[in-house]
Amino acid sequence: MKWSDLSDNWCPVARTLSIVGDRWTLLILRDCFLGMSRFEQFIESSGMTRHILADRLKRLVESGVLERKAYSTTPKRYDYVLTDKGQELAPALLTLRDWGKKHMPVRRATSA
Amino acid sequence: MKWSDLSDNWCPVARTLSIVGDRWTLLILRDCFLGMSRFEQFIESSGMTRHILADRLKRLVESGVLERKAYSTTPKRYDYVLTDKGQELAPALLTLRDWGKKHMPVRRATSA
DNA sequence: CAAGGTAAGTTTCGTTTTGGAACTATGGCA
DNA sequence: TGCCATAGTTCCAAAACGAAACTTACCTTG
Repeated sequence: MKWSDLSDNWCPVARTLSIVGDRWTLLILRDCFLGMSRFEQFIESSGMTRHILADRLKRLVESGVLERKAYSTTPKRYDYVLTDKGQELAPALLTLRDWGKKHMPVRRATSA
Repeated sequence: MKWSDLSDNWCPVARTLSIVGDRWTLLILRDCFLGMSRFEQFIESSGMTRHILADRLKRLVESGVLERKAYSTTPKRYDYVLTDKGQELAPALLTLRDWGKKHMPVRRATSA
């Protein structure tokens, strides 16, 4: 089965995961909730590679979770900001955070 | 950056995602919450391939989210059941479900 | 007892996706 | 003119994945 088929699955969890269920995407959204909006910020914060980030941002814009807004015309530069639809993922991030705090104690510090 | 490094990340969301942040894992857990516990059930329900399921189940057991319990000794057969730690992922699944219900309407039915 | 069925994986192989790093484009600034 | 910043894109090798066949171990049915 192809992962992309999940967007029409009968199960609403599966449909949600067709958008945020891959590696990195929820981490980008976490950064958005922390106030970040730019390509280089996401790169620095998450540690993901540049072309994966470019791909994920494109998908998130296509699915209406993020909006790509120009903040400079010359040169062309864009902010990626949460739409209302994206904002409503906050409860999901919060439950994942709470679970991590409770069940995933840190064993050693990391710089990232 | 390696994805596995996230288990020691400063951010609790990232640490949670180091376990459930890949494709398929949350879908397996959804099935667990629906009462499923066996290999063939997960295969039939999710549509994922057998060796990917085997890999995900092993990881989930290693991380203490599922427990592998023998339900037959001859031949050896196992149930995969949620631990307390796994049970506590319910709120996360519910928020993802709610978001899907609200923001991911079904366009056409699928058999899966 | 041989044939077929069930459950739970494992192996193989060809295709995709990913990580890492370098490269490109556009303009600002010294 | 040369260097810096932002936001990507391209290239290649490595890892992950999908599909399907194969394996192991037992059970049932003829």
